[in-house]
Amino acid sequence: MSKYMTRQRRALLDYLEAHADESLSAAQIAQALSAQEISVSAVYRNLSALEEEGRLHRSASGAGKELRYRYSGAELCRGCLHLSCTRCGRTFHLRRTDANRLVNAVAEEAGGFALDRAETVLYGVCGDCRGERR
Amino acid sequence: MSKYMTRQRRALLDYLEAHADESLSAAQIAQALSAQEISVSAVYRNLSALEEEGRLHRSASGAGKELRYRYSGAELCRGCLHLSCTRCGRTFHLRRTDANRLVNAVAEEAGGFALDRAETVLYGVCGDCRGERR
DNA sequence: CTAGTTGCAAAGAGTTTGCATGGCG
DNA sequence: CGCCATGCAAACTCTTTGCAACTAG
Repeated sequence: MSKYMTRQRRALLDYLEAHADESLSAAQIAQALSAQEISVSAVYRNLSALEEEGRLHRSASGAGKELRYRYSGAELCRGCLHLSCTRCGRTFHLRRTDANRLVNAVAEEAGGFALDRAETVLYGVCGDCRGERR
Repeated sequence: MSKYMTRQRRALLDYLEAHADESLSAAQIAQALSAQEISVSAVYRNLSALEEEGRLHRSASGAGKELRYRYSGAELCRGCLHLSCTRCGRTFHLRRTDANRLVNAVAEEAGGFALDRAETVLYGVCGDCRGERR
């Protein structure tokens, strides 16, 4: 898919790497890269390419209306599940072992349903936000 | 919010009730109601109203790109978690007790993260589809 | 009656695409 | 050099909105 490493692609990858596993909107990404003179189309095209390569996942968070892109970066993140706080927007990780337990529990309780960790995001309110607000 | 019960609203509610807890796209809904002469705007406006009332949740499934609407119908569904098969599209339920166990497990393992059951959808491949394909 | 709703069509927001130019390897 | 990738702007798709006509209560 990706044959050349252009300045634009480099910048995008760097940004995604720095924000691995976070749910970012295209606008957010474009804005962050605006200093580096990257056209919107280049952003979208590269995001699409990455998605086809399976390094990136698209979805839409509960509240927002635009698509969000989540780059699966670190190796240590393979096998874990992602939690997204609907209040502060931060992303948390469920370690592989804990995630495994959860995936197995679901399979057992729902007739062999095989949870897709890459595709699933758990929404809720993180401990910090819960502490602050009540 | 909703003060009058119009023919259009009635038809929409009937349809949603019949497909409670499924992830439907606006197009799908509009199409299903097309026989009953309902304008697209009416569909969207009513869906938005329902969302504000909290009876409906918006999100975007992993694959697709349009928003999907999920009507929380039955009382027996309160407290359960929803599983969506990315292969056949069907929606499954994790019974309240099993869901509780899962929610507690997450809270324990992720520093008090309070999973929002209404907002979260677990994606994966259901037992039936797994059986068929390998 | 009269305020909430509808339908239509036009406006918006976000994403995709065609085509000529530019730049990586 | 050749081919892939970029930029720009126009095209598209999905959703929202303004406004006059309509209708449930």
